[in-house]
Amino acid sequence: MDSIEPKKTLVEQVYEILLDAICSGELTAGERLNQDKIAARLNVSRQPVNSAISILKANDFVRENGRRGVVVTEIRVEQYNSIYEFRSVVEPFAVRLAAQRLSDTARKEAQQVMHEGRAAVAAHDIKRLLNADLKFHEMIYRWSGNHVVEASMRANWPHMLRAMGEVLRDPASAKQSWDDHRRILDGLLSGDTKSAIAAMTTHIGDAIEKNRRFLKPGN
Amino acid sequence: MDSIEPKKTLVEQVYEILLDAICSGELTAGERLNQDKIAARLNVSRQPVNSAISILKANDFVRENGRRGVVVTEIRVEQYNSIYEFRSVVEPFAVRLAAQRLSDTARKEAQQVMHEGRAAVAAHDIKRLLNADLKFHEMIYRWSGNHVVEASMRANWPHMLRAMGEVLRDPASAKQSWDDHRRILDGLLSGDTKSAIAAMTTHIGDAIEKNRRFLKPGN
DNA sequence: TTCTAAAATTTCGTATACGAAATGTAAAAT
DNA sequence: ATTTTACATTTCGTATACGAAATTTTAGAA
Repeated sequence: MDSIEPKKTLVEQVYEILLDAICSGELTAGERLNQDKIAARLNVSRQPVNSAISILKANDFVRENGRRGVVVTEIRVEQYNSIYEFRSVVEPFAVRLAAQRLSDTARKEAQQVMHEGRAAVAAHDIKRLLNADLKFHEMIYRWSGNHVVEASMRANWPHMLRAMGEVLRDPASAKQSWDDHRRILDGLLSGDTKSAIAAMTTHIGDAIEKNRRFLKPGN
Repeated sequence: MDSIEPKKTLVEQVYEILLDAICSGELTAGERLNQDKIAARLNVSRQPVNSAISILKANDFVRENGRRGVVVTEIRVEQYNSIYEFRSVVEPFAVRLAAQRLSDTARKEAQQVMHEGRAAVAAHDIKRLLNADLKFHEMIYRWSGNHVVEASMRANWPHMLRAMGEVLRDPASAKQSWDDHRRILDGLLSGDTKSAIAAMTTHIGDAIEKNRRFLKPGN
Protein backbone atom coordinates (compact mmCIF):
# COMPACT_ATOMS: atom_id res chain seq x y z
CA MET A 1 0.00 0.00 0.00
CA ASP A 2 1.29 3.44 -0.87
CA SER A 3 1.55 6.19 1.66
CA ILE A 4 -1.07 8.91 1.49
CA GLU A 5 -0.10 11.63 -0.90
CA PRO A 6 0.12 14.95 0.90
CA LYS A 7 -2.37 17.10 -0.98
CA LYS A 8 -0.51 20.16 -2.18
CA THR A 9 -1.52 23.60 -1.02
CA LEU A 10 -2.18 26.37 -3.51
CA VAL A 11 1.05 28.04 -2.40
CA GLU A 12 3.06 24.98 -3.36
CA GLN A 13 1.22 24.58 -6.64
CA VAL A 14 1.71 28.21 -7.58
CA TYR A 15 5.38 27.97 -6.61
CA GLU A 16 5.90 24.98 -8.86
CA ILE A 17 4.07 26.54 -11.76
CA LEU A 18 6.04 29.77 -11.51
CA LEU A 19 9.36 27.95 -11.10
CA ASP A 20 8.58 25.81 -14.10
CA ALA A 21 7.69 28.88 -16.12
CA ILE A 22 10.98 30.50 -15.16
CA CYS A 23 13.05 27.41 -15.95
CA SER A 24 11.36 26.76 -19.26
CA GLY A 25 11.87 30.33 -20.33
CA GLU A 26 8.17 31.10 -20.44
CA LEU A 27 8.99 33.83 -17.99
CA THR A 28 12.17 35.44 -19.29
CA ALA A 29 14.99 36.96 -17.27
CA GLY A 30 14.22 40.47 -16.14
CA GLU A 31 10.50 40.03 -16.70
CA ARG A 32 8.28 41.41 -14.01
CA LEU A 33 5.86 39.24 -12.05
CA ASN A 34 2.49 40.88 -11.53
CA GLN A 35 0.66 39.28 -8.64
CA ASP A 36 -2.81 40.31 -9.79
CA LYS A 37 -2.32 38.93 -13.26
CA ILE A 38 -0.81 35.67 -12.06
CA ALA A 39 -3.63 35.24 -9.58
CA ALA A 40 -6.24 35.87 -12.25
CA ARG A 41 -4.46 33.56 -14.67
CA LEU A 42 -4.32 30.70 -12.18
CA ASN A 43 -7.76 31.33 -10.76
CA VAL A 44 -6.60 31.84 -7.20
CA SER A 45 -6.44 34.84 -4.95
CA ARG A 46 -3.40 37.01 -4.70
CA GLN A 47 -2.48 35.58 -1.30
CA PRO A 48 -0.98 32.22 -2.37
CA VAL A 49 0.75 33.99 -5.26
CA ASN A 50 2.31 36.40 -2.81
CA SER A 51 3.55 33.55 -0.61
CA ALA A 52 4.92 31.63 -3.57
CA ILE A 53 6.85 34.67 -4.71
CA SER A 54 8.33 34.99 -1.22
CA ILE A 55 9.74 31.50 -1.60
CA LEU A 56 11.05 32.21 -5.09
CA LYS A 57 12.74 35.30 -3.70
CA ALA A 58 14.30 33.39 -0.81
CA ASN A 59 15.69 30.89 -3.32
CA ASP A 60 16.99 33.58 -5.63
CA PHE A 61 14.81 32.83 -8.64
CA VAL A 62 13.36 36.33 -8.56
CA ARG A 63 14.75 39.50 -7.08
CA GLU A 64 13.39 42.80 -5.88
CA ASN A 65 12.83 45.22 -8.67
CA GLY A 66 13.82 48.30 -6.72
CA ARG A 67 10.72 49.96 -8.04
CA ARG A 68 7.75 47.71 -7.69
CA GLY A 69 7.38 43.97 -7.34
CA VAL A 70 9.93 41.39 -8.39
CA VAL A 71 11.54 40.34 -11.66
CA VAL A 72 12.98 37.03 -12.82
CA THR A 73 16.64 36.92 -11.80
CA GLU A 74 18.99 37.23 -14.72
CA ILE A 75 21.45 34.39 -15.09
CA ARG A 76 24.93 35.36 -16.06
CA VAL A 77 27.43 33.04 -17.74
CA GLU A 78 29.47 33.50 -14.59
CA GLN A 79 26.75 31.73 -12.64
CA TYR A 80 26.79 28.75 -14.97
CA ASN A 81 30.53 28.61 -14.54
CA SER A 82 30.01 28.50 -10.80
CA ILE A 83 27.46 25.72 -11.05
CA TYR A 84 29.67 23.62 -13.30
CA GLU A 85 32.73 24.29 -11.19
CA PHE A 86 30.69 23.06 -8.25
CA ARG A 87 29.44 20.02 -10.12
CA SER A 88 32.95 19.14 -11.24
CA VAL A 89 33.68 18.29 -7.61
CA VAL A 90 30.32 17.17 -6.29
CA GLU A 91 29.28 14.83 -9.11
CA PRO A 92 32.41 12.64 -9.04
CA PHE A 93 32.14 12.65 -5.25
CA ALA A 94 28.56 11.40 -5.55
CA VAL A 95 29.78 8.59 -7.79
CA ARG A 96 32.43 7.66 -5.24
CA LEU A 97 29.84 7.48 -2.47
CA ALA A 98 27.39 5.62 -4.68
CA ALA A 99 30.02 2.99 -5.37
CA GLN A 100 30.31 2.28 -1.65
CA ARG A 101 26.58 2.07 -1.14
CA LEU A 102 25.06 0.43 -4.19
CA SER A 103 21.76 -1.24 -3.49
CA ASP A 104 20.41 -4.45 -4.98
CA THR A 105 17.86 -2.67 -7.12
CA ALA A 106 20.43 -0.38 -8.70
CA ARG A 107 20.91 -2.44 -11.83
CA LYS A 108 17.21 -2.55 -12.62
CA GLU A 109 16.80 1.14 -11.94
CA ALA A 110 19.79 1.96 -14.13
CA GLN A 111 18.29 0.02 -17.00
CA GLN A 112 15.04 1.95 -16.84
CA VAL A 113 16.75 5.32 -16.71
CA MET A 114 19.08 4.47 -19.59
CA HIS A 115 16.17 3.22 -21.64
CA GLU A 116 14.23 6.43 -21.17
CA GLY A 117 17.35 8.47 -21.95
CA ARG A 118 17.98 6.63 -25.22
CA ALA A 119 14.35 7.04 -26.17
CA ALA A 120 14.50 10.77 -25.48
CA VAL A 121 17.62 11.10 -27.63
CA ALA A 122 15.91 9.23 -30.46
CA ALA A 123 12.78 11.36 -30.15
CA HIS A 124 14.69 14.67 -30.30
CA ASP A 125 12.35 15.92 -27.59
CA ILE A 126 14.05 18.62 -25.56
CA LYS A 127 11.67 18.55 -22.61
CA ARG A 128 11.98 14.80 -22.41
CA LEU A 129 15.76 15.00 -22.67
CA LEU A 130 15.98 17.51 -19.85
CA ASN A 131 13.78 15.31 -17.74
CA ALA A 132 15.75 12.15 -18.49
CA ASP A 133 18.99 13.95 -17.72
CA LEU A 134 17.62 15.09 -14.39
CA LYS A 135 16.47 11.54 -13.65
CA PHE A 136 19.91 10.14 -14.34
CA HIS A 137 21.78 12.54 -12.14
CA GLU A 138 19.17 12.41 -9.39
CA MET A 139 19.59 8.66 -9.38
CA ILE A 140 23.32 9.06 -8.74
CA TYR A 141 22.67 11.58 -5.97
CA ARG A 142 20.20 9.19 -4.40
CA TRP A 143 22.64 6.31 -4.67
CA SER A 144 25.23 8.45 -2.90
CA GLY A 145 23.10 8.10 0.19
CA ASN A 146 23.93 11.69 1.08
CA HIS A 147 20.88 13.89 1.41
CA VAL A 148 22.90 17.09 1.41
CA VAL A 149 24.36 16.21 -1.97
CA GLU A 150 20.85 15.56 -3.20
CA ALA A 151 19.46 18.78 -1.78
CA SER A 152 22.31 20.97 -2.97
CA MET A 153 22.09 19.70 -6.49
CA ARG A 154 18.32 19.95 -6.48
CA ALA A 155 18.68 23.62 -5.58
CA ASN A 156 20.92 24.20 -8.56
CA TRP A 157 19.09 22.11 -11.10
CA PRO A 158 16.36 24.64 -11.94
CA HIS A 159 19.03 27.22 -12.68
CA MET A 160 20.82 24.76 -14.91
CA LEU A 161 17.69 23.84 -16.81
CA ARG A 162 17.65 27.38 -18.05
CA ALA A 163 20.85 26.72 -19.97
CA MET A 164 20.76 23.01 -20.70
CA GLY A 165 17.94 23.39 -23.17
CA GLU A 166 20.32 25.22 -25.46
CA VAL A 167 23.00 22.56 -25.36
CA LEU A 168 20.71 19.57 -25.75
CA ARG A 169 19.19 21.02 -28.88
CA ASP A 170 22.29 19.68 -30.57
CA PRO A 171 21.58 15.96 -31.29
CA ALA A 172 25.27 15.01 -31.22
CA SER A 173 25.64 16.50 -27.76
CA ALA A 174 22.57 14.67 -26.53
CA LYS A 175 23.90 11.35 -27.79
CA GLN A 176 27.36 11.98 -26.37
CA SER A 177 25.78 12.78 -23.04
CA TRP A 178 24.03 9.41 -22.82
CA ASP A 179 27.13 7.56 -23.95
CA ASP A 180 28.83 9.15 -20.95
CA HIS A 181 25.97 8.10 -18.71
CA ARG A 182 26.34 4.55 -19.98
CA ARG A 183 30.04 4.54 -19.16
CA ILE A 184 29.45 5.87 -15.66
CA LEU A 185 26.87 3.21 -14.91
CA ASP A 186 28.99 0.44 -16.39
CA GLY A 187 31.83 1.42 -14.11
CA LEU A 188 29.60 1.61 -11.08
CA LEU A 189 27.77 -1.65 -11.66
CA SER A 190 30.90 -3.62 -12.56
CA GLY A 191 32.71 -2.41 -9.44
CA ASP A 192 35.22 -0.37 -11.42
CA THR A 193 34.81 2.75 -9.30
CA LYS A 194 37.85 4.53 -10.66
CA SER A 195 36.63 4.46 -14.23
CA ALA A 196 33.15 5.49 -13.14
CA ILE A 197 34.53 8.53 -11.38
CA ALA A 198 36.75 9.32 -14.34
CA ALA A 199 33.77 9.03 -16.69
CA MET A 200 31.75 11.44 -14.57
CA THR A 201 34.63 13.89 -14.42
CA THR A 202 34.89 13.79 -18.20
CA HIS A 203 31.13 14.14 -18.53
CA ILE A 204 31.04 17.34 -16.50
CA GLY A 205 34.14 18.64 -18.20
CA ASP A 206 32.46 18.16 -21.57
CA ALA A 207 29.35 19.89 -20.35
CA ILE A 208 31.43 22.87 -19.28
CA GLU A 209 33.08 22.94 -22.69
CA LYS A 210 29.76 22.79 -24.51
CA ASN A 211 28.25 25.49 -22.39
CA ARG A 212 31.17 27.70 -23.18
CA ARG A 213 30.54 27.16 -26.87
CA PHE A 214 26.75 27.47 -26.88
CA LEU A 215 26.27 30.26 -24.42
CA LYS A 216 27.34 33.65 -25.54
CA PRO A 217 29.23 35.58 -22.92
CA GLY A 218 27.64 38.70 -21.55
CA ASN A 219 24.35 36.98 -20.76
CA MET B 1 27.57 57.32 -0.51
CA ASP B 2 26.04 54.02 0.51
CA SER B 3 23.18 52.47 -1.38
CA ILE B 4 19.74 52.66 0.18
CA GLU B 5 19.10 49.89 2.65
CA PRO B 6 16.46 47.52 1.32
CA LYS B 7 13.93 47.71 4.14
CA LYS B 8 12.99 44.18 5.08
CA THR B 9 9.42 43.04 4.79
CA LEU B 10 7.62 41.49 7.74
CA VAL B 11 7.77 38.14 5.98
CA GLU B 12 11.55 38.28 5.83
CA GLN B 13 11.84 39.46 9.41
CA VAL B 14 9.56 36.73 10.69
CA TYR B 15 11.48 34.15 8.65
CA GLU B 16 14.76 35.22 10.17
CA ILE B 17 13.39 35.27 13.68
CA LEU B 18 11.90 31.81 13.35
CA LEU B 19 15.00 30.36 11.70
CA ASP B 20 17.14 31.80 14.45
CA ALA B 21 14.85 30.35 17.08
CA ILE B 22 15.10 26.95 15.44
CA CYS B 23 18.88 27.07 15.11
CA SER B 24 19.46 28.29 18.64
CA GLY B 25 17.25 25.57 20.02
CA GLU B 26 14.66 27.98 21.35
CA LEU B 27 12.25 26.04 19.19
CA THR B 28 13.12 22.40 19.72
CA ALA B 29 12.91 19.58 17.22
CA GLY B 30 9.39 18.21 16.91
CA GLU B 31 7.87 21.32 18.46
CA ARG B 32 4.79 22.63 16.78
CA LEU B 33 4.56 26.12 15.31
CA ASN B 34 1.29 27.84 16.04
CA GLN B 35 0.66 30.67 13.62
CA ASP B 36 -1.71 32.57 15.89
CA LYS B 37 0.66 32.53 18.84
CA ILE B 38 3.68 33.50 16.76
CA ALA B 39 1.73 36.33 15.19
CA ALA B 40 0.60 37.57 18.59
CA ARG B 41 4.11 37.22 20.00
CA LEU B 42 5.66 39.23 17.19
CA ASN B 43 2.86 41.74 16.96
CA VAL B 44 2.05 41.07 13.34
CA SER B 45 -0.89 39.47 11.62
CA ARG B 46 -0.97 35.80 10.79
CA GLN B 47 -0.38 36.46 7.11
CA PRO B 48 3.39 37.19 7.16
CA VAL B 49 3.82 34.33 9.63
CA ASN B 50 2.08 32.01 7.22
CA SER B 51 4.32 33.10 4.36
CA ALA B 52 7.46 32.74 6.46
CA ILE B 53 6.46 29.23 7.42
CA SER B 54 5.98 28.38 3.74
CA ILE B 55 9.61 29.35 3.15
CA LEU B 56 10.81 27.37 6.16
CA LYS B 57 8.91 24.39 4.82
CA ALA B 58 10.40 24.74 1.34
CA ASN B 59 13.86 24.80 2.92
CA ASP B 60 13.16 21.82 5.12
CA PHE B 61 13.45 23.52 8.50
CA VAL B 62 9.92 22.54 9.36
CA ARG B 63 7.76 19.74 8.05
CA GLU B 64 4.05 18.98 7.83
CA ASN B 65 2.68 17.56 11.01
CA GLY B 66 0.23 15.19 9.39
CA ARG B 67 -2.35 16.43 11.82
CA ARG B 68 -2.32 20.17 11.96
CA GLY B 69 0.28 22.77 11.13
CA VAL B 70 4.02 22.18 11.00
CA VAL B 71 6.69 21.08 13.44
CA VAL B 72 10.42 21.77 13.60
CA THR B 73 12.20 19.13 11.55
CA GLU B 74 14.12 16.66 13.64
CA ILE B 75 17.80 16.39 12.84
CA ARG B 76 19.23 12.94 12.85
CA VAL B 77 22.87 12.12 13.38
CA GLU B 78 22.72 10.73 9.87
CA GLN B 79 22.03 14.23 8.57
CA TYR B 80 25.08 15.65 10.31
CA ASN B 81 27.12 12.88 8.78
CA SER B 82 25.80 13.93 5.39
CA ILE B 83 26.64 17.56 5.97
CA TYR B 84 30.17 16.79 7.12
CA GLU B 85 30.70 14.30 4.32
CA PHE B 86 29.65 17.08 1.98
CA ARG B 87 31.89 19.62 3.66
CA SER B 88 34.84 17.24 3.53
CA VAL B 89 34.83 17.74 -0.22
CA VAL B 90 33.47 21.24 -0.64
CA GLU B 91 35.56 23.04 1.97
CA PRO B 92 38.97 21.92 0.64
CA PHE B 93 37.67 22.71 -2.84
CA ALA B 94 36.79 26.21 -1.68
CA VAL B 95 40.32 26.62 -0.35
CA ARG B 96 41.73 25.50 -3.68
CA LEU B 97 39.62 28.05 -5.55
CA ALA B 98 40.40 30.76 -3.01
CA ALA B 99 44.10 30.19 -3.53
CA GLN B 100 43.68 30.94 -7.24
CA ARG B 101 41.65 34.08 -6.66
CA LEU B 102 43.03 35.72 -3.57
CA SER B 103 42.33 39.43 -3.47
CA ASP B 104 44.53 42.23 -2.15
CA THR B 105 42.40 42.83 0.90
CA ALA B 106 42.48 39.19 1.98
CA ARG B 107 45.28 39.60 4.48
CA LYS B 108 43.58 42.44 6.31
CA GLU B 109 40.27 40.62 6.34
CA ALA B 110 41.93 37.46 7.63
CA GLN B 111 43.46 39.36 10.50
CA GLN B 112 40.14 40.76 11.63
CA VAL B 113 38.39 37.40 11.47
CA MET B 114 41.21 35.65 13.36
CA HIS B 115 41.20 38.37 15.98
CA GLU B 116 37.49 38.01 16.61
CA GLY B 117 37.85 34.23 16.70
CA ARG B 118 40.60 34.33 19.31
CA ALA B 119 38.56 36.77 21.38
CA ALA B 120 35.53 34.51 21.23
CA VAL B 121 37.62 31.53 22.36
CA ALA B 122 38.98 33.56 25.27
CA ALA B 123 35.52 34.76 26.24
CA HIS B 124 34.02 31.26 26.30
CA ASP B 125 30.96 32.75 24.63
CA ILE B 126 29.15 30.09 22.60
CA LYS B 127 27.02 32.45 20.53
CA ARG B 128 30.07 34.50 19.70
CA LEU B 129 32.06 31.40 18.83
CA LEU B 130 29.40 30.14 16.48
CA ASN B 131 29.27 33.52 14.82
CA ALA B 132 33.04 33.77 14.48
CA ASP B 133 33.18 30.28 13.03
CA LEU B 134 30.55 31.17 10.49
CA LYS B 135 32.45 34.35 9.61
CA PHE B 136 35.65 32.39 9.01
CA HIS B 137 34.15 29.81 6.74
CA GLU B 138 32.00 32.35 4.92
CA MET B 139 35.17 34.29 4.22
CA ILE B 140 36.70 31.25 2.55
CA TYR B 141 33.54 30.64 0.52
CA ARG B 142 33.58 34.26 -0.59
CA TRP B 143 37.25 34.05 -1.49
CA SER B 144 36.46 31.01 -3.59
CA GLY B 145 34.64 33.35 -5.95
CA ASN B 146 32.04 30.66 -6.50
CA HIS B 147 28.54 31.76 -5.58
CA VAL B 148 27.16 28.24 -5.69
CA VAL B 149 29.66 27.13 -3.07
CA GLU B 150 28.60 30.07 -0.97
CA ALA B 151 24.89 29.43 -1.41
CA SER B 152 25.12 25.68 -0.81
CA MET B 153 27.04 26.10 2.38
CA ARG B 154 24.76 28.89 3.53
CA ALA B 155 21.82 26.53 3.12
CA ASN B 156 23.50 23.96 5.35
CA TRP B 157 24.88 26.28 7.98
CA PRO B 158 21.66 26.75 9.95
CA HIS B 159 21.33 22.99 10.23
CA MET B 160 24.89 22.72 11.46
CA LEU B 161 24.45 25.44 14.04
CA ARG B 162 22.03 23.15 15.76
CA ALA B 163 24.88 20.74 16.50
CA MET B 164 27.95 22.95 16.66
CA GLY B 165 26.86 24.55 19.90
CA GLU B 166 27.41 21.23 21.62
CA VAL B 167 30.93 20.74 20.31
CA LEU B 168 32.13 24.29 20.93
CA ARG B 169 31.08 24.11 24.56
CA ASP B 170 34.35 22.23 25.02
CA PRO B 171 37.10 24.92 25.34
CA ALA B 172 39.82 22.64 24.03
CA SER B 173 37.82 21.98 20.88
CA ALA B 174 37.20 25.67 20.37
CA LYS B 175 40.91 26.48 20.68
CA GLN B 176 41.88 23.59 18.38
CA SER B 177 39.40 24.88 15.84
CA TRP B 178 41.01 28.30 15.67
CA ASP B 179 44.50 26.82 15.54
CA ASP B 180 43.28 24.99 12.44
CA HIS B 181 41.89 28.21 11.01
CA ARG B 182 45.24 29.89 11.58
CA ARG B 183 47.02 27.12 9.70
CA ILE B 184 44.61 27.33 6.78
CA LEU B 185 45.05 31.06 6.43
CA ASP B 186 48.82 30.84 6.80
CA GLY B 187 48.93 28.38 3.94
CA LEU B 188 46.66 30.48 1.77
CA LEU B 189 48.38 33.78 2.39
CA SER B 190 51.88 32.38 1.98
CA GLY B 191 51.02 30.72 -1.30
CA ASP B 192 51.38 27.22 0.10
CA THR B 193 48.09 26.00 -1.30
CA LYS B 194 48.77 22.34 -0.66
CA SER B 195 49.22 22.77 3.06
CA ALA B 196 46.17 25.06 3.23
CA ILE B 197 44.03 22.40 1.61
CA ALA B 198 45.52 19.74 3.84
CA ALA B 199 44.81 21.85 6.92
CA MET B 200 41.20 22.32 5.88
CA THR B 201 40.81 18.61 5.24
CA THR B 202 42.15 17.88 8.71
CA HIS B 203 39.93 20.57 10.19
CA ILE B 204 36.77 19.03 8.80
CA GLY B 205 37.97 15.54 9.65
CA ASP B 206 38.41 16.61 13.27
CA ALA B 207 34.98 18.19 13.30
CA ILE B 208 33.49 14.92 12.12
CA GLU B 209 35.35 13.07 14.84
CA LYS B 210 34.18 15.46 17.53
CA ASN B 211 30.62 15.34 16.38
CA ARG B 212 30.73 11.60 16.57
CA ARG B 213 31.92 11.83 20.17
CA PHE B 214 29.62 14.60 21.38
CA LEU B 215 26.43 13.67 19.63
CA LYS B 216 24.68 10.59 20.86
CA PRO B 217 23.41 8.35 18.12
CA GLY B 218 19.68 7.97 17.74
CA ASN B 219 19.10 11.69 17.72
C1' DT C 1 -17.34 4.62 35.31
C1' DT C 2 -16.35 4.08 30.37
C1' DC C 3 -17.51 4.67 25.76
C1' DT C 4 -19.59 7.27 22.01
C1' DA C 5 -21.23 10.89 19.43
C1' DA C 6 -22.54 15.52 18.87
C1' DA C 7 -21.31 20.23 19.72
C1' DA C 8 -17.89 23.69 20.47
C1' DT C 9 -13.35 25.27 19.66
C1' DT C 10 -8.86 25.60 17.26
C1' DT C 11 -6.30 26.43 13.60
C1' DC C 12 -5.17 26.30 9.14
C1' DG C 13 -5.53 27.71 4.05
C1' DT C 14 -7.31 31.03 1.31
C1' DA C 15 -10.18 35.13 0.01
C1' DT C 16 -11.04 39.77 0.49
C1' DA C 17 -10.15 44.42 2.28
C1' DC C 18 -7.32 48.42 3.10
C1' DG C 19 -3.63 51.73 3.35
C1' DA C 20 0.66 53.33 1.47
C1' DA C 21 3.94 53.98 -1.98
C1' DA C 22 4.93 54.12 -6.73
C1' DT C 23 3.44 55.04 -11.31
C1' DG C 24 0.77 57.17 -14.78
C1' DT C 25 -1.93 61.15 -16.58
C1' DA C 26 -3.64 65.43 -17.55
C1' DA C 27 -4.12 70.23 -16.76
C1' DA C 28 -1.86 74.53 -15.50
C1' DA C 29 2.16 77.40 -15.51
C1' DT C 30 6.24 78.83 -17.72
C1' DA D 1 6.25 73.32 -26.44
C1' DT D 2 8.03 71.96 -22.14
C1' DT D 3 7.88 71.52 -17.35
C1' DT D 4 5.48 71.19 -13.14
C1' DT D 5 2.09 69.75 -10.14
C1' DA D 6 -2.10 67.79 -8.67
C1' DC D 7 -5.00 63.95 -9.13
C1' DA D 8 -6.13 59.16 -10.43
C1' DT D 9 -4.59 54.44 -10.88
C1' DT D 10 -1.78 50.42 -10.00
C1' DT D 11 0.19 47.28 -7.17
C1' DC D 12 2.24 45.75 -3.32
C1' DG D 13 2.50 44.44 1.78
C1' DT D 14 -0.23 43.40 5.44
C1' DA D 15 -4.63 42.99 8.13
C1' DT D 16 -8.89 40.95 8.61
C1' DA D 17 -12.59 37.68 7.37
C1' DC D 18 -14.41 33.19 6.38
C1' DG D 19 -15.04 28.34 5.58
C1' DA D 20 -13.37 23.72 6.24
C1' DA D 21 -11.02 20.23 8.59
C1' DA D 22 -9.10 18.58 12.76
C1' DT D 23 -9.22 18.51 17.67
C1' DT D 24 -11.17 18.92 22.08
C1' DT D 25 -14.95 19.09 25.09
C1' DT D 26 -19.27 17.84 26.67
C1' DA D 27 -23.15 15.15 27.45
C1' DG D 28 -25.73 11.14 27.13
C1' DA D 29 -25.86 5.94 26.70
C1' DA D 30 -23.87 1.65 28.02
